[in-house]
Amino acid sequence: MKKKAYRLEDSLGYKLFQASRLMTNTLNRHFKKHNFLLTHEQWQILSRLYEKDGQTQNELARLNEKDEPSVSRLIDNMIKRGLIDRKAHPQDKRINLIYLTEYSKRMEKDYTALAAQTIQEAAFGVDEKELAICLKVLDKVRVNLK
Amino acid sequence: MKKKAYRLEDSLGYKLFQASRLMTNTLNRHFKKHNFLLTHEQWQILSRLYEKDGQTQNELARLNEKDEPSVSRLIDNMIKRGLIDRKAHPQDKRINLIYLTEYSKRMEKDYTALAAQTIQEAAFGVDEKELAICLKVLDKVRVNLK
DNA sequence: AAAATATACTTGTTTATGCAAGGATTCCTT
DNA sequence: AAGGAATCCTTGCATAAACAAGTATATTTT
Repeated sequence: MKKKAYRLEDSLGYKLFQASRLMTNTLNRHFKKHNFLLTHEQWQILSRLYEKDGQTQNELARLNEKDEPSVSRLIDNMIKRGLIDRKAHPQDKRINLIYLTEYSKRMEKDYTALAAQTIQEAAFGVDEKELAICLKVLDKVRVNLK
Repeated sequence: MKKKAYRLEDSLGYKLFQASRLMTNTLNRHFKKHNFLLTHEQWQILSRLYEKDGQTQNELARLNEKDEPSVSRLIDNMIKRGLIDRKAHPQDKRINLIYLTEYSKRMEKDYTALAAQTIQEAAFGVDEKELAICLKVLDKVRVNLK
């Protein structure tokens, strides 16, 4: 079986990259359009806190598959914007606990609706079964490379 | 039909984002491991030039779906690293033409092999038909959001 | 030919990432 | 209890992205 020549634009890597970027850019623009001062990366963090408030930076990094420096600075930015608070752990001074603010709690529904809507836009007209297969392949890619 | 509650980690957006990032990070590490001074973004540019040398920044931006400032600075970096040259268009002084260097021409096979290998790693064990469906869905997402 | 418009590119600013290296605090070992 | 290791986080440095605004050159309009 002869292998096809490599063509960037037909490759899984390129298609993944472009689709992902379009998706995150679209979400960013949606947030902006609604005057929500929020990036998709910040949304990822908030999302984790909506599931469980008061997590450590470490946990947030692991859950979102980022390194700790990234999370550290992401959190700095989110604090500046009044989205979260950083509180020292009462027993262990190494640890910071990250909490939602009243503001970000209030915004949960709006943020979530916009995220869900963006995904619907992206998947518009895609057959349910094919979408499920695509998600399965993406999971497999993640397992393969992790 | 009741809509499922939004869960970040089950969402198309999250899975796309993580799979894409794992893929590009893996490629970056592969380049680094072989002492190839190259990022995946730079590889995207080179890839276009391997198909057709001497393109304008404009074309490269359009082909890679980036904006012009990004490409402008990406190219600055690639020139520093000796991967490409920027030459003024003989007739139209607004236009820069971007050319491969002897070095990057010589490296084409190595770079390409590594990119292809990374994609094979990522797709290891994925059924051919399912992969094709996934690629089709990714194309649809790109069309939907563009 | 001068003015207005369009095109190609660059610069400025903010946000985010990856990796390496550096604190501080806690835990473990002896 | 002291020394070393582990844990959690931050800082430094380089790369890249998005958007807005600016510059230079070419083209079109009047």
